[in-house]
Amino acid sequence: MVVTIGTIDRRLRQDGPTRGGRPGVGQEGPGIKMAVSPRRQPTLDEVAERAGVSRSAASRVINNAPHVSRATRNAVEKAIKELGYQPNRTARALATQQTGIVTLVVPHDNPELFADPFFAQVIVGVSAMLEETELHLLLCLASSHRGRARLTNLLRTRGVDGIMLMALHGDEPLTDIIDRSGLPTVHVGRPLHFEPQWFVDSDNVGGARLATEHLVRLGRTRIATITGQLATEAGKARYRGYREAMIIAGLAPHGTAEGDFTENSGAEAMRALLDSHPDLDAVFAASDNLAAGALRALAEAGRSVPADVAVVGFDDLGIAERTDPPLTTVHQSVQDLGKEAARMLVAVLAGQQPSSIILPTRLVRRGSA
Amino acid sequence: MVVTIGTIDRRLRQDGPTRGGRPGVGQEGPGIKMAVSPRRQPTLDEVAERAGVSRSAASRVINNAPHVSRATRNAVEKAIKELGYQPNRTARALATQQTGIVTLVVPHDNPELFADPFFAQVIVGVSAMLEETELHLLLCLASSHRGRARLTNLLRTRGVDGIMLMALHGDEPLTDIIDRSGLPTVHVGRPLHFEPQWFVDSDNVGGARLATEHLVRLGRTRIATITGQLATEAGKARYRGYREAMIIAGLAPHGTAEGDFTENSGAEAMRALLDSHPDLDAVFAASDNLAAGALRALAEAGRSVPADVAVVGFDDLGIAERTDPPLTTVHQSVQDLGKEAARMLVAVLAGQQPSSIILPTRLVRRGSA
DNA sequence: TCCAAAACTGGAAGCGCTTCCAGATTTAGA
DNA sequence: TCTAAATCTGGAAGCGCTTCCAGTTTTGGA
Repeated sequence: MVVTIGTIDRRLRQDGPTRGGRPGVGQEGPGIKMAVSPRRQPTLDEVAERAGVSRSAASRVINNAPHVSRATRNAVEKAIKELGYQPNRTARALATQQTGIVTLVVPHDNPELFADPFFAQVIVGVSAMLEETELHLLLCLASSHRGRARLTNLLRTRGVDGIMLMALHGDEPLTDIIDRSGLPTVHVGRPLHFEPQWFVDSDNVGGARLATEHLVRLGRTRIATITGQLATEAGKARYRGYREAMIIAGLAPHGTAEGDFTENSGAEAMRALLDSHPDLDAVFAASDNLAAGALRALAEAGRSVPADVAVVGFDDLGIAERTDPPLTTVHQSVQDLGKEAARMLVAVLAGQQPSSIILPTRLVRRGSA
Repeated sequence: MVVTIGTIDRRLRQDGPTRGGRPGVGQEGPGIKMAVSPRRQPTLDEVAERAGVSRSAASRVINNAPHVSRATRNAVEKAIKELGYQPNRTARALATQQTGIVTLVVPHDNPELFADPFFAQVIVGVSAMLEETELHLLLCLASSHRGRARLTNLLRTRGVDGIMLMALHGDEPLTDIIDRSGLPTVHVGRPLHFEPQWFVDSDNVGGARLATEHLVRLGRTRIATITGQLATEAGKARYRGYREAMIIAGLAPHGTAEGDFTENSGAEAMRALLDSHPDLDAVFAASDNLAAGALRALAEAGRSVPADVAVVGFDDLGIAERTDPPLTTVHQSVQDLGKEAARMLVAVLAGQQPSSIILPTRLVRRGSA
C-alpha cells in the first residue's frame, strides 16, 4: 500500500507501554522486537568449538595476535570460513573500549547552510579517507539545543572514538562540550579564538593575497573588498590577506564592506561599495557567493566586468564557473581538507602526534579578472 | 606544498609496538592506549551502590521500567545526578542488541556526484527527523569495492539497526548485500526493478505531467523532452509523465533525447533536438541541470527563451533560480524525502508497519516558461 | 485481623568479545 | 639426553548494561 503524505499516521511512541525499540528512549513493558528478525550470526564460541580450540585461541587468530600455532590458525580460519563468521562489532567495542566510529560534527543554526557544497566536499574527502580504514563516519548536524544535547550524550556515552569539528562561528558552545569529552578532536578550519592542537585549514591569508596581487598585477589601483563575516576565522584571514597584499603593493584599501558569505549579502555589499567608492576598479570578494552577488549588483549598476571592474572570488566550488562572466577565483581543495582531517584523526587515534596542516590555495583565472 | 605548523608538544606515552588503535586491524603487543585518556565515566554499579540499591533496580529506573518504588527511583535519580552518570552506549547496545544507529547509504561511482545538492538536502531532512529521536546517523558513501565490503561488514556485524538506501542506478549490487543483512531498509527513491516494501519517493510522474501540462497550457504544441537516464526510476517516471500528458493533450511527442541529469548532457541533448526537430517550441527537461544545459544550447543557437522555446525543468534545488532566464520548474521537497524516510525507518524499528509514501510535487513558475 | 494478590527487590545469567595468567607443550642449547 | 627458554593454550575475569526469576514486602479487601 502506498499512501501520499498526510494520511500516514505519524505517531511514533504513543501512550501506553510501547517499548519504542530504542535503548534509552525509556519506556516500560515487554518490547516489540524488531519487525525483521535477522538470522543469528555465529559467535566466536561456535567458531572455537568447531575448530576444536578455546575461545581465546580463536580470538587471537582473528586479531592476528601472536602465540598462535600454525595448526590452530588454520583450524580457526577454516571454521570462520565455513560458518561465515564476523565478529560482533558491539561486543568488540565493549571489550576494547573503542567503537570504530568517528564523527563529523557540523554545527549550524540553519539547515540550509549545510546545503552549501562546501560540506558535501568535506564529507566526500573524509569519507574517501576513512574508506581506507576500518572506521565509520557518524554525521552529526547539531543545531538546536536538542541537537547539542544529543551530541553531548553521544560523546559522554563514548559513542565515538574521535571527532572532526567544523568550527564555523566564533563562539561555538560545542567546543566546550567537545573539550569536556576529552575525545581526540581535529578541527576542519580553525576556530576564531584559539588555535587547536590539531587542525587542517586552507591557506586563507595566502589565497586572499594571491587574489589581490592578481588584481594589482592587472594594473588596478582602486581595489575594494567584500569580506565574509569577520566573526569567522576564514572571514578574518581573507580580509587580512587582502590588506597585506595592498600594503605590499603600496596601495590603500579602497572600500570595505562586510557580507556573510551569501550571494545576497554580496550584492548588497557591492551596492554599498559602489555608493561609497564609485570609482573603484576592482573588488576582491571573500567567497564565490559574495562575488556572484557582486557581479549581479555590478551588472545592475551598468558596470562591465572585467572592463570597468575586475572581480576575484574565493572557493571555486562550482558556482564560479557558472557566473557571467565566469569568475576568476582562488581555488581551495575542500575535499583535501576533509581527507587530511580524517587522516589526522586516524593518526591521533593510533597514538601518533601529527602536525596540523595548512593546505595551499591557487588562483584560477577565468573571465572576471 | 603543504605547510606544517609548528610542533605541538603534548605528552604522549610512547614505546612499544603501536596498537593501531582500531579493533580488528590486528596488531600484537601491549598497545598504547588512546592519546587522550578520557576520565572514566561512572558505571551503573556505582550509581546503584551510591543509591543503596541493586544494579537491576538502578537499571529499571534508568529505563523507566515498572516495578520501581518512589523511594528507589528518587535515590537512584539523585545518585545519577550527583555522579553525572550516563549509561554506556556500547554496553547497552550489547545487552539490547540495538545500536541506536541507522545508516544512510549512498552508492556512487563518482564522488563528485555526491556534491549534488540533492544529497545534502536528503541529509538535512534525515538529520532533522532523527534529531527528535535517540538515533544517530551513520553516513555510508559506498563506491569502490572496498566501500561495499565495508558496508557488508557493517551490516553483518550488526553495526546499525536500520538502513536508508538511496537507490540510484538500476542494478545496484548493494541491494543484494542489504537484503541479505535482513536489516529494516527504507528506500529513498524507488529502485528501478522492483518496488520495495518501504520507500519514500517524489511524485515524478505527476511532476512531469505538471510540467508538460503547463507547456500545453501555454499553447505550445511541439514539445520535446530531455530525459534523465532511463535506467533510473526517476528518469523513467519523468519520461512517462511527459508522455502521459502529451497523450492526454492529444499531442505527439516532438523529439526525445536522453541525458544523464548533468548540465553538459543537457546541452548536448538540446543540440541534438534542435537538429532533429528545429521547429520545436518547448522542451521539458527531466532535471534542472539538464534544463540549464538546454538553456545554454538554446542561447548558443540563438533561440530566445521563453519566446521561441519554453523550457521547464525539474527539481528546484537552487540552480533553477540562477539560470538565465530563471527556470520554471517542478519543485520536489527533497528535505521532506529525507525526513519521511527517517520517520518511516523509525516506525519500522518500533515494530510498526508504515505505508510507503509518495510526496507531491508542484510547479514553480519563473521566467523560462 | 488475616491472607491472597500486587508490587517491589536483588541475585544471577546473559550479550559476544578481549586479554591476563598460569600451566602445558615445544624448541633449542649444552 | 636434560633443562631453561620460548611458545602455545584454555580458563576465567572482565567490559557495562539488561532482564529473567524467585523471593520479599506492601497493599487492600474481607
